[in-house]
Amino acid sequence: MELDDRKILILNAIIETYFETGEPVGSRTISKFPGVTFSSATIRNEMQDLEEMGYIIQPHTSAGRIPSDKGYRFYVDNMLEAKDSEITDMKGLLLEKTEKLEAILKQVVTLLAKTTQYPSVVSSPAVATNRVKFVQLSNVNESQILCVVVMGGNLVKNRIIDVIEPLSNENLLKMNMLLNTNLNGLTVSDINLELIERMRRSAGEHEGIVEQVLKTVADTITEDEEFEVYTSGATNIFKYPELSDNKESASEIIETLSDREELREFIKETQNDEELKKNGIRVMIGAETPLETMKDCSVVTATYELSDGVKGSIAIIGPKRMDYRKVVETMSRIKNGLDKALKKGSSSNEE
Amino acid sequence: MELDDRKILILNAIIETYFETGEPVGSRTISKFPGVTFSSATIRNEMQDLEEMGYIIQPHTSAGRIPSDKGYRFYVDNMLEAKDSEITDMKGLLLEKTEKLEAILKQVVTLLAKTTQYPSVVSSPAVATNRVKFVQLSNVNESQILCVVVMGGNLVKNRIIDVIEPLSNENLLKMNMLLNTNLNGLTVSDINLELIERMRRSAGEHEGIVEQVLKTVADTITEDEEFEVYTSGATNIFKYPELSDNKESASEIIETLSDREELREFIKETQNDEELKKNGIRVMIGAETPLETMKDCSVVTATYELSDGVKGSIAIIGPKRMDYRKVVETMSRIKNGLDKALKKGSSSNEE
DNA sequence: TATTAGCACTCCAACCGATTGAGTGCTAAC
DNA sequence: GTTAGCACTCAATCGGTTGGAGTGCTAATA
Repeated sequence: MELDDRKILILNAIIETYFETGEPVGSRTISKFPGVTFSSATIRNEMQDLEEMGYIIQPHTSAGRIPSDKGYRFYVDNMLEAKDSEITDMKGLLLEKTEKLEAILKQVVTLLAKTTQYPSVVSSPAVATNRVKFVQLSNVNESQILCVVVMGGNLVKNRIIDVIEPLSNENLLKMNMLLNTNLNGLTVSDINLELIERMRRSAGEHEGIVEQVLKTVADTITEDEEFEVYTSGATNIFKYPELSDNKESASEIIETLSDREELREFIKETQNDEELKKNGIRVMIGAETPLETMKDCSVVTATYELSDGVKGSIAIIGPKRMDYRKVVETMSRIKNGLDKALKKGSSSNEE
Repeated sequence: MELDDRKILILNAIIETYFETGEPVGSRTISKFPGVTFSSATIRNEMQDLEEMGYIIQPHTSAGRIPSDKGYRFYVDNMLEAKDSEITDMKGLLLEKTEKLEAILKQVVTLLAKTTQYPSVVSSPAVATNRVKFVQLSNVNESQILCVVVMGGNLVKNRIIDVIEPLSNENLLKMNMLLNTNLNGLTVSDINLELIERMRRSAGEHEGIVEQVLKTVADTITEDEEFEVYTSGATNIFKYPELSDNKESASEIIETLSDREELREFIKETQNDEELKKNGIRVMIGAETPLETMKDCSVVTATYELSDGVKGSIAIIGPKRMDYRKVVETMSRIKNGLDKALKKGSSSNEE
């Protein structure tokens, strides 16, 4: 059987009504829809077909119908096609370029949650492919050396090294030369034990302390290559009874939303999606979601780009009857806004 | 009327039973308590007295009794007196001294939430009174200068300054001298416009760029003097029906627990408490709590100390029928553990 | 005088059955 | 092919009933 125009009309009517009410939709309700000229009986027949085809579900014998995952998928795909071009610029978001990336992202995630009324997640860009730009050691006092590393995108990392014997200023200068010559332009993944051993050998003298410092520098650079995750509006799920009536699942969702580790996993997983790469935006419905916790939710993700192709993510979690149109629109705006803001004014200090 | 021994026994029995069940407690239940030799009728009479005195409440005519805020207060005060001395050391918490303060605190807050099964909050120490230890500017490239500031407690702040004209190495050296001579040992609140103006004048030449750099340095030091707040286990409130049955209030509590700004306010407010200063631990019940959201909760707070008297907070939020004994014990342990860990090994890098 | 047993009373919570109403599927007529 | 009409289903709701937990009071007891 094929989806003719009438079936599509009815399916859309069911889905949209269900978005508003969250209740199963009956044939009589549909028959009152603008554009519907045929009777409820006809609709009932069509509904039987639609159910057989898997687009809608009847929760129990004498109830109305609700959309199945397949139904949502159909709706979203159609919508994406229609809307794709209309994506406009994010006007409302005031990005002061001098601000830290962290502050911007916090602002963005709050804005997103407020606008859409769904829980929102934003990640800072992953920096595994980031390159070392500048390294510097300085003596803070006799027993402490400060190590600062500037990475691409002006990400600054630092650490204080406690040393037993002080390092003379000449030796400090030498070390700085050595470090910058050897490490400049390398990525996090380029830095390994062999390289450190080589540097240690070429430093020659004052063995013990050099080794300690070198190790710490390497450690500083490689540490924390994980991106940060920001969330906002987790409690918005209480607005949707189908997600929050059951305490168990409500608590699980909120738990997931406040578990940074889990969210990081989640973002990593979604970032490698081929559809996401194509469109820049991806909608996942129910079981398509990578997390078990979210099997009753839909997730919309997008990526934004930092200057050097390093990507960060934006995501929204909501009920399956999410206002996909609005969400996709809002996300597109924010994505574009972020793309622009970050590609231009990259003079900001991250972390 | 006075609280004689028997009344105290009954009151404690009611409170402890209510802790377990969360249901109003009747006279018959109490009569089966170990140590209770008198009948339920006698207990009923005593309960009438206790109610008159304001220690317990009857939710409706034919129900058992639940403790009032005054009842909890009595219980907690008695308990604190008895327990105060037994405070032991935190053994379970493995603090590797080299770890960052941030990591430690995250570990602590998780541990606290897991052990107590209540939502937990931990704040990093406030640094408003912190002193500048070391300042350094370095040329990253022609258009960027890196500014790093080390504060007391080895807190490192940094920023990248975009400049139009490059700063020569000699001038950079001069600036570094100037900065360290003038700023060393000052607190965040000591740094004001007048001081900057003075420094600018004593720098003399290359006006424009000096002013920009000086301002940014001052900005870097004074920024972000706010402490950070970590939370864990917010969803534990779902374990206590009296807090989570009402969606409205459940959502409000979780909202509060994920609103950093609000938590900061909350911590600031509680840190100045005179009882807290005396005992190092404070229990707030119901209306005693500073936040409206938590009027149905109890809050236990403690402070831990960094080397220089700078204080951070630990807090637990739970139902009024909280296991105060266990919570106070756990908090004491963790407080002590933190005090020790941070006073000794302050070689860690914060932020 | 303090304690206790006993009893009448209250009130909530749970249960039950009847009712309602939304919605269906089917059939026969258009 | 469409529709009107009807019998049927089922969840939700409502009011009445019941049971039990718990009280307060009183009268008897130590």
